[in-house]
Amino acid sequence: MIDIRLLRNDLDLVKKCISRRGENTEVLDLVIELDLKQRQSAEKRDELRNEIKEVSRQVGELHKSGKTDEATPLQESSRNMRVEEEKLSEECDRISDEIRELLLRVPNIPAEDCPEGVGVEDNVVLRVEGGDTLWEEHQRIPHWEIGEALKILDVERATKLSGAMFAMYTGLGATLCRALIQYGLDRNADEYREIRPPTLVLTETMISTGHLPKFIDDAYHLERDDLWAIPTAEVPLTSYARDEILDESDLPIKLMSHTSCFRREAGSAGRDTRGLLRVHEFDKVELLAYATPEQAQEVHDDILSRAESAIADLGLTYRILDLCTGDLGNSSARTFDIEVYAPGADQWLEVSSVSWFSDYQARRANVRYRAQGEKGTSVVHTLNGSGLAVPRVWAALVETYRQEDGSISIPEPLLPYMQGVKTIN
RNA sequence: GGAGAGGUGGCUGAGUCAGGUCGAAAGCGCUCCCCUGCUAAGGGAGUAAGGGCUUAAAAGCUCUUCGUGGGUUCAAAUCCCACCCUCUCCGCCA
Repeated sequence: MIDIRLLRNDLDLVKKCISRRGENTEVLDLVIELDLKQRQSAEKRDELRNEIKEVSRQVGELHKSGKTDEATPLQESSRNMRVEEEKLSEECDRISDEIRELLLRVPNIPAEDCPEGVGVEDNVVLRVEGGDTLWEEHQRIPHWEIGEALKILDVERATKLSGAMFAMYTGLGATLCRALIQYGLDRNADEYREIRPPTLVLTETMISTGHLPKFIDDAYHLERDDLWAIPTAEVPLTSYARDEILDESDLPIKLMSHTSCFRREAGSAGRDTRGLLRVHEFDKVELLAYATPEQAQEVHDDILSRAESAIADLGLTYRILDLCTGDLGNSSARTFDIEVYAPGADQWLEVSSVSWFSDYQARRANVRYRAQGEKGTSVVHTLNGSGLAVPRVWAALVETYRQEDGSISIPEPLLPYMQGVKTIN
């Protein structure tokens, strides 16, 4: 959520920032209008409350000194004031709710240095790294074919169990999946504390990251218990410190989680449906940090370099994109995407979005910090990115490491996790 | 799922079953000052968050918050109702 005081102080500036995303800014005018109304009636309401309190005090004293008859008219007038107070109070609450509803749907302000653009085509490719572009014929087999041939991926049975766009890893395919997770966690354990959070969360938890209310169609909801299946560990980790006041000396706080992630993919029906390109449920290692505004840049770099090296060390080809204002996620101020190249599917696959959310999520989640020796609190910044997203890395890896004889050789960093298996055949 | 106990500030914990300067005793912690060769001990002062108004600022005024939401009342941490959560016991269970 953006700071409403920023809106009051400089509406035009906020409008200019939001419209860089190509978003309509009319709501902001409405918010300002409602905000003014709300403050006016709140002021009247508070005055009335003050009077009621004062009268009550007098009534109390009169009763104590036995002058009950003198108290009666005061009680009468207080009753009348209460009727008026309730009216104002109701109006205030109604307007406040309305403002909140609107504000929850306003996206974050992009970082100043975020590249300008209207859509994916305007994202800036910062660099392309890794393997050569001369791919051998035996690497040009898509992973769904490899998976079937080696019996390490069973999409057909997964569909039987759960419907379209679910996957099932089998045998060494499942082992490889587990190896990637462990690899993703272990290499970041030096600084990031491992958390295994719940994967079903309350509505409030989904609101904090920005996944609700705007993107309700993308989330799985368990109606009976009013719980949501998390689309990423970003969701529970962002609420880890919800409503807490952190010590500045404890920041940055770095956390990581391996969880299942659930996505309805409502807007992408029929797109990327083959194999592991886009699935409703997948495993992912997520890195997340709470930081001061001053620390944010450094932490952003840290998460990006960790996400990048995880892919680089596996010997995969990848590129890094600086997302433009038009493609930036709703809650993000700046995002770098890492895309891995899958030679068999012949596609760049997004495997990590490393984002700086400024105070947008933290304001929703009410995560603050107290600076040493200063009074008052400030809103923290949140940052996160995938340390390792299993299906797409699995796919690119299987395709990249397919040998002429159809087997898959396991890259060296994963060997410690493969129980002695060096080749899948 | 059943029975009982309980949810108060950064923490511990009074206040609730006589409703009225109680946003809240006391202790711990923390900050500053004094004392001290250093440390410890000791003495003193301060110390919740959030909103609004006023102000150049310092500061001041005011409202909200004692698990959440309703109700009673001139007045609610305190009385009533519902719900949530925690703990103990029983049941069930990976």
